[in-house]
Amino acid sequence: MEIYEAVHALASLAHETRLSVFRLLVQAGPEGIPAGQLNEHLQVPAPTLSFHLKELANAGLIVSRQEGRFVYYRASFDAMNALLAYLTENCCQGEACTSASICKPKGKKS
Amino acid sequence: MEIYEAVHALASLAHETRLSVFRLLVQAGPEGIPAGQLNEHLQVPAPTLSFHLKELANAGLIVSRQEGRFVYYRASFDAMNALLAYLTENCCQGEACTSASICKPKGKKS
DNA sequence: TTGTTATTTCGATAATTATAAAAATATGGA
DNA sequence: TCCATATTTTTATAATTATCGAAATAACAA
Repeated sequence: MEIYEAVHALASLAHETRLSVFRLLVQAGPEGIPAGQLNEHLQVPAPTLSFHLKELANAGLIVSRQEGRFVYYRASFDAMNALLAYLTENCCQGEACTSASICKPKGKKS
Repeated sequence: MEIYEAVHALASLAHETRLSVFRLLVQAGPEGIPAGQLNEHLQVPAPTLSFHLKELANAGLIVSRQEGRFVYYRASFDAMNALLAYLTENCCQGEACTSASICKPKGKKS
């Protein structure tokens, strides 16, 4: 992973609304959640949420798919794991450190 | 962990210079590195680096200690692990997910 | 079609964050 | 004490990012 990607990913998470979205999606699993349903959880106007979803998607942390009139968003577990691994890379020169977490959802591909 | 702390921590990492500093410190282990030595690794003026170190320290991700004329900085592994855990909390409703990484340096307390 | 719902884009403004020169502080050595 | 080194604070400016109303697009249903 390049540092630019990591900075991009971190910046996309460094906002209360976006972090909330991401955590909701992490907890929702591979099915994802439609934008409108995310909107119900979060007290922001639709255009603001849309802006933030775009930020997360640009950073690669979430992925969207259209389904009829709904746009489903899901977390990219691959991107998340890559980021966590990058942060802990060569921790303490490898001494006495367990490796980075790996979240492997059972269902569809992450 | 509160969302405000997490956002603060993520924001402090979401910058090329700061992320580089953090990774250097993660790899350096519990001893830490003096500010001047960090400065040699990174192409930024001292005041700029100082500004960024303060940001990381404010967010709790790094800790400083004075030693003579030098100020040593080290990564807070506790803070890092708390952040990683927060990001992966209840991943996929707990199904088929391994837990968050834990970096436990052998030496001094993290 | 026409209407309704879901979501995004545009655009103007507000708020936040970064940069680095200059000055200040702090430590230890001569 | 005086000086050199290490680091931080101050300050002004520049750059980036966030907000949300209004308008636009897209999908489906009647």
